[in-house]
Amino acid sequence: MKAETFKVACSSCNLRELCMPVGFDQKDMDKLDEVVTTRKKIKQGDMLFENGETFTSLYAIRTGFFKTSIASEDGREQVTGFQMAGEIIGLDGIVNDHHTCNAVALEDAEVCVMPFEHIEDLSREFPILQKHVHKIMSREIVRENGMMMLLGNMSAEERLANFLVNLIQRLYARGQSQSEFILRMSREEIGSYLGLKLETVSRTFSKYSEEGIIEVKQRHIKILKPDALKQLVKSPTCN
Amino acid sequence: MKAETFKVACSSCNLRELCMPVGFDQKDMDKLDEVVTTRKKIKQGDMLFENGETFTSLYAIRTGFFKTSIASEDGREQVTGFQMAGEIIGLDGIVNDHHTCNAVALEDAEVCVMPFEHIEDLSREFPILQKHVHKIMSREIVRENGMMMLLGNMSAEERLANFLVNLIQRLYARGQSQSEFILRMSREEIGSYLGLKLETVSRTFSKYSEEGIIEVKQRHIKILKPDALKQLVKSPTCN
DNA sequence: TGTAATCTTTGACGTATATCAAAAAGACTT
DNA sequence: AAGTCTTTTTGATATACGTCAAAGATTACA
Repeated sequence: MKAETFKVACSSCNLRELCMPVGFDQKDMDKLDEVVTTRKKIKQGDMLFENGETFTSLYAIRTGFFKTSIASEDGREQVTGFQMAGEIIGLDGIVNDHHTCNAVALEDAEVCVMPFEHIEDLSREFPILQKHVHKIMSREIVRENGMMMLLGNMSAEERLANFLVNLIQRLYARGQSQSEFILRMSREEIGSYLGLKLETVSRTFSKYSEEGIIEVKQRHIKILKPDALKQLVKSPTCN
Repeated sequence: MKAETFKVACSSCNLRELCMPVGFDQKDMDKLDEVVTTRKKIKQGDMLFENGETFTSLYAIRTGFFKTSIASEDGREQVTGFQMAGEIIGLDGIVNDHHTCNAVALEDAEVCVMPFEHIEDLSREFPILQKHVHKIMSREIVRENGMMMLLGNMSAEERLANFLVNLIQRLYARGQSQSEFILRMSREEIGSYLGLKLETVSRTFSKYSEEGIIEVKQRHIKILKPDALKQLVKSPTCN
């Protein structure tokens, strides 16, 4: 066994309700622990998987923060998502047995490795797990539909408000403050995700700041008027 | 049984290799016919399902052409996809048991109704079907990743070239001409899909036309220089 | 067959965001 | 603590695309 991997159990994980289905009895739970074979630590800046790599596993994030991105032929990068504890990454690899995006840790992270073969075997046995896998994939499809709306129809101000509201909701669901947090990504990465240039992201932050909606100190953000921010989100916030 | 529905079999469908997994023997095939309970005809302009509607089934398109779209609170429409024969729609509904987008027939169409409960039951029994369902969902995720690249990073010219190349590839896979086809959607719908206004779509068509890359007569498109078009697609074309 | 309604094209002009550039603020290194 | 490197902010200017408007085409309808 490699140094950075070791055996673990979902049944005793405090993130269980975020990444695993609910409604299992203890007997099933023991079996379900087999989904996760190992854990793996990823240092900030390192890749969990990259474009072209053979697909074997999905990953449940235990700690840390990731970005996923794709690159065009001529090198332009598009960030396709930011993922945090309890979320699943790697779904892109299923269709062609190869990953089509890169997953980079934006802070030191730990993930649960779930070989997809195991998931498929077990979800034939447990309808509840099968349903769960389907919902996770469908949720990602719906999220990306929302991103198409954002990228196709929304102004820079709406995009950034959307982004912030989405972020605080997800952090809140993980027991963190609704009003204060630290951005794990650069202005450039936010811009790439939102289809904007980093200068526009910075300017929009400044504008919100002048309007007293948020307080910005580099990557430290404080939400002063959450309602004003939600007001700016005219579109159903994408998960 | 309603007038527009009737019993059918996948095993004798000429679109089988487009929407069903390959590698079945005859015995399995008979069982698999149960996936599709009925067919349903949808008139041009009618909805197959709409936002908010309870999710029960996926639909395999037998004939015709669809668009899917979502709407923001203030009424802006974002077309999220155009779907043709052999493609599956309705995946958005799985996560919350309700559809989150609208599916409208852009020409008279016929779909195979596949109750999702059946699909789940059968895919526990047939690993090959299970894998197929996973791949379909993953493919949609990868396609939408590509759309994020298009909407976030590409110019109007690149977007339209991408759109046309994608369209001819899919039509070609269905035995149609690679060089000539009729658009089933309006300039406005193309624009909505590509994050552009209809005037920009029209102007970009005119520009390609002046450059001798395509010939445009309303919705009739002839590709004169396919290579020039592909040259404009600097990004891996999204499915 | 004529008339309305819709869709598409084209032109003139406006604007949101990109680009270029430079300074300021932090973050890492030795 | 000084110096280098990276990130962020802010300003000045450019531009791709949007907006508004009107004229042609095409289709629907009566």
